[in-house]
Amino acid sequence: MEKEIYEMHASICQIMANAKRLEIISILGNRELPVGELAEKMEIRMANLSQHLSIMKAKGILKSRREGVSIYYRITNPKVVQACKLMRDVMMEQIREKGRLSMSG
Amino acid sequence: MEKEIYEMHASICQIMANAKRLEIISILGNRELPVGELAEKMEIRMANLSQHLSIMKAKGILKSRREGVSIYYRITNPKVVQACKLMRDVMMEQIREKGRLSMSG
DNA sequence: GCCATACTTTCGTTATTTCTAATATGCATA
DNA sequence: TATGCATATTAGAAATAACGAAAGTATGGC
Repeated sequence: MEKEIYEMHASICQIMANAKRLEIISILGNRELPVGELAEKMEIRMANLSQHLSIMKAKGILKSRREGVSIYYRITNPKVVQACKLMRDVMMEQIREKGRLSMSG
Repeated sequence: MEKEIYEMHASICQIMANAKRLEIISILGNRELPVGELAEKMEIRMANLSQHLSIMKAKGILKSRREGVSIYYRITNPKVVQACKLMRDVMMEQIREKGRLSMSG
């Protein structure tokens, strides 16, 4: 029971464990974009992008909407963006801390 | 450059992509515990726990302190705990949403 | 120095993830 | 219904992660 929760939790967090998916989250922010535009901004193969989008959609992180021939994606829950930002803060603080240490050492 | 940042970001977030590591973060919270106590609470083999702790320490998520024969671990930056909580919220909201949908359908 | 305790490291195996290339689908228009 | 564009899916190869078992290291007490 307890363990299952952690498994589900990890399964969602896995979204954040890939650079391209973080880039998708960062680019989307609170707007929606069609796949082609995302692919262009990211300089990534469409098939690969499509795979990531499908994973993220399957986990409920993204939602999509068709408009004619193109499909628009957006982030379902803004808390995901917040979580990513927090982790980026952690990373940035680490970088700063390392810089400070190498200055003094 | 841009891409490298995303890679580093992903590398840190990877910590959250595993159930046992989330459990470690959740159990530690803002206190420190020796490895043995963690292993006991988690019902996990010590070697395996040690492997996870070492990964987390290498990424700067945990710090350790030796006191005699035992080694105490603690979370370096409370923002990591916050990020995990946010993602758990996301998960919980999904569960609630799914329940609501299956009620009405 | 020797032993027990607490923890870590290494190694080999298995499982998972990520990517590319190729093929398939869905919609719009002629 | 044939064609073209936007996107999705599948298959298979390569890279990475997770685990258990066994051996290794550090500390404290005798």
